Amino acid sequence: MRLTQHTDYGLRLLMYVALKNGQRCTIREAAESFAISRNHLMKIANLLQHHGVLNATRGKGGGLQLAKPANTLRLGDLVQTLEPDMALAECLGENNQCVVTSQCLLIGVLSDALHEFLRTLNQYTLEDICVPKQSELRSLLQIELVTAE
Amino acid sequence: MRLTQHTDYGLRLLMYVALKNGQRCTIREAAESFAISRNHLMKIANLLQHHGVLNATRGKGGGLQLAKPANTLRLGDLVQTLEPDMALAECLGENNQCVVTSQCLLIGVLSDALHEFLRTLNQYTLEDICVPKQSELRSLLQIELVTAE
DNA sequence: AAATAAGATGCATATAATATACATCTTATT
DNA sequence: AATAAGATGTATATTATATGCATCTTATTT
Repeated sequence: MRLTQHTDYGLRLLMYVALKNGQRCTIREAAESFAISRNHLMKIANLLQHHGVLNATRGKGGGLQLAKPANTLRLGDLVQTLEPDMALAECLGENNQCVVTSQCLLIGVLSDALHEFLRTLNQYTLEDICVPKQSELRSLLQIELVTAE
Repeated sequence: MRLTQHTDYGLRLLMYVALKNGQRCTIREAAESFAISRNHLMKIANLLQHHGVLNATRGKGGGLQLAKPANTLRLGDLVQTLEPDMALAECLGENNQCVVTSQCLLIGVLSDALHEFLRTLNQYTLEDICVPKQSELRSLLQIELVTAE
């Protein structure tokens, strides 16, 4: 049972953007900081854009920003947005062929567990996983905030 | 986020064996009832054998039985036994390369959610998902118990 | 002993999901 | 016009998973 790297990278990107404290950041710079594929991050950024989590602006001086305050972005919701398929087993997805489906009690149990998983994640926001360690994280990611003059 | 079919099939096999009420069953018959790959089920049965969940006996008249009472087999434990990899993300597995690991607060959050997932599953046993609907399930699986004379 | 019926095991292959790369396009700024 | 950013579609690579095949071992029955 794994989340896709897609989801993992998506969360990292959001942490990166959040740590920029409202200053725009480019996908390239985030990809380089995490040493991960820029092309891959591009599609993730795009998906998050379409889901209203990120604002992306093209062109020179463009880049990414959070579309909402970090303390309103709940991790369970973000995982659901990023993850392409949350059907834990055949019986919870499409094209279910299992012969016992109509009477199966496992289905409810799995739904229940998945629900608890997401509920637990939703107890945390993007802010919760960034702010308490923001200076340490910025240092690891080599993020330097431009101070206003 | 999906469990492997391996895990799914493993749980189905255990339900099948449990519904046989202590009577031996062959892997072939379970595979045919669920219309799934016999070879695949073979390996799953073998794994469950090695983990002390199933008893398997070879030779004519052989087959599978539960190694423990169904009400002692908790679903969370079974999923952990069957699933090859429970590392939700790179940071929770081996070969983690993520640069923020040392300070990352997401790791704890993910562990927490995984823990709640398994805790929820462990509130149910194999008995819980078989007994309440046993006659309906036997009928769907074409299991006919041999009555003692 | 031979035949048969079961599981055990190792290897090979197929499939599908995921990740990555590449090329080109669009948008915005300078 | 040049440049710097994201957007998008297609192709390819990689990996995990599932499946199939062949052979071996064990146990029972005849």
